[in-house]
Amino acid sequence: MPIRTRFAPSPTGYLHIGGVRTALFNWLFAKGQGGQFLLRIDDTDANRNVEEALTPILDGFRWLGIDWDEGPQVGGPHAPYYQSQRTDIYQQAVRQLLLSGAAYRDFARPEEIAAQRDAAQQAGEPFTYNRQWMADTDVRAAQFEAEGRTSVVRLKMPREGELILDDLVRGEVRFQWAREQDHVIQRADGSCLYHLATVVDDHAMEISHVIRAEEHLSNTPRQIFIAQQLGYSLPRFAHLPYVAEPGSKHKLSKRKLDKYLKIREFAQLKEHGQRITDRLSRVVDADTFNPVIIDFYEQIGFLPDAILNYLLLLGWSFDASREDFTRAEMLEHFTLQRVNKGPASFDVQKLLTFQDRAMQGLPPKQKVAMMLPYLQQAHLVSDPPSCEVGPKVRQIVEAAGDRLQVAGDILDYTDFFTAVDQLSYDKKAVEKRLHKPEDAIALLTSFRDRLAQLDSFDVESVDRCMHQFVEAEEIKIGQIVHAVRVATTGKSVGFGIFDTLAILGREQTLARIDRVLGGDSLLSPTGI
RNA sequence: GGCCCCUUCGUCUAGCGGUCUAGGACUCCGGCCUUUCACGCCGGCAACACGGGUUCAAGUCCCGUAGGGGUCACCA
Repeated sequence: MPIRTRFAPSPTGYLHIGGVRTALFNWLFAKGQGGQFLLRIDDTDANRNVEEALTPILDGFRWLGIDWDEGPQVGGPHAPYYQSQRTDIYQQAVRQLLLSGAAYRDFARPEEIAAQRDAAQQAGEPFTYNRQWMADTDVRAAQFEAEGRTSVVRLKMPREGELILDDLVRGEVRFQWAREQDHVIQRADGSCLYHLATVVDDHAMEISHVIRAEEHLSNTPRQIFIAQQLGYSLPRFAHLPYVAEPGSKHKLSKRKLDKYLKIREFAQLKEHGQRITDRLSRVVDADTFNPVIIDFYEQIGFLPDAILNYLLLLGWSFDASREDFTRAEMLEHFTLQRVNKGPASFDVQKLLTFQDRAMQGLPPKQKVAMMLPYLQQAHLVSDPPSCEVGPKVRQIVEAAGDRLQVAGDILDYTDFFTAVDQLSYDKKAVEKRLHKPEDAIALLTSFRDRLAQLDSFDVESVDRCMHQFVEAEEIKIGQIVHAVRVATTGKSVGFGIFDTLAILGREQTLARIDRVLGGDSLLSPTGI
């Protein structure tokens, strides 16, 4: 029997990390064994803008490279993949359940059920509906209707015996049937509820393994009941531990995005992201531009593989020490047996280290390709870029080394593209490196003359030039490096100084030094 | 509260009865490297929730206790 798994998001408008982790495990499990992974949209709760709310979710999966064999946009033999378009199938299932006596029409008013429930709670007893308004005959139904009542369809759950569930992650889990409620599967208006729909669809779509978050564990008995009563063969179940909030054991929740921003690491990452989108003059949704939402990472230029690798390890492990996995290796090694039982909390810091490693391992050519769009969107580079831009960006990327954590970080180095008179200077840096040292200006002046005589202006030449200068003047290299850096970049931190000058090129380098030597008041009005 | 699940360093985890004076990773703290920043390198702090069993031997098996969490909708 082929392995078929699914992820069934409801259209909420965004895709959060926990959902991605669940989808990833489903995807790995199926695709690693030559099976299929499908996407189904659980929109039984009528939603007007399904498409709009779905876009960020599908885009997120596309970006991550989690592809689906069947589902929205790709279709498949079991279409449609929207529950809102499959209502006829559910109606048929409800009829079958009603006919066999596994379900019944119930005319209780919501407040009547609530009253019984409250009474049981007061008495400290488990609530079991007494089926007082159950219509098991048409005569009864007519009576209730005469009273002006409307009906829903409820499951007629067994009231004795137990269910032994063999969960692929948790092992044997036992439930007493009598504890299960007569859940509603169809509303008064005829629409069907999640539990019914999901069981019917999983069967119709030939899902072999239902891999989902632990919150669904307690829903499983009623779903198994429905499947059994409908004569379906059961899928295997695997309940994953949920992804917990950073620094807490609570489940990561869609409704607490604000709260997560109060965590320091989160705030820092968000700030980092904000800095990038600000430079792009890009307007972001303050509510969902959040490190818990996948879209955040896409916007600022994370590597999908890094995110997947981190998420893989959130609740799963390979052995005592191995943490880095390529996509192919994930597919090869993933098993449900090695999924942990306890919840794992989301740690931004560790995610960042996966990102760092992945970024460091990326060939310069690919980095340039990732970063060019950011420069274009910031209008620093034309689209398409002119021929000298590519090599220049590449020089920057190579000189930056590990400093580029995400693609958007290229915008930290846009000073390489700005005109001489547009460059701004950091006040403290100027004072410390140009004003305070008595010989700074004199050294800068004579070093400038040496630079001007250089035949070629590559890294090696500049390096050699400065070392010769240091030797000739009998100074320490630190006495000239800092002054040159501040004079040419306006800042006290940056790349290696030889890289910096080589990237700027002779013309820019000399022009920038000349501006400083020319007595231009650096600190006003354009200076900072 | 009922039902269900979970419990190894602050965090993610290795450990499937002896090789555990408990290993790795992130964080943190020292140090090295160094023209700044970052990276890198070396070193350090830090955990088997508790109590009973079973066994020659328990982090590893069993039972309790405690703690944490999930779920109890005409949401998904």
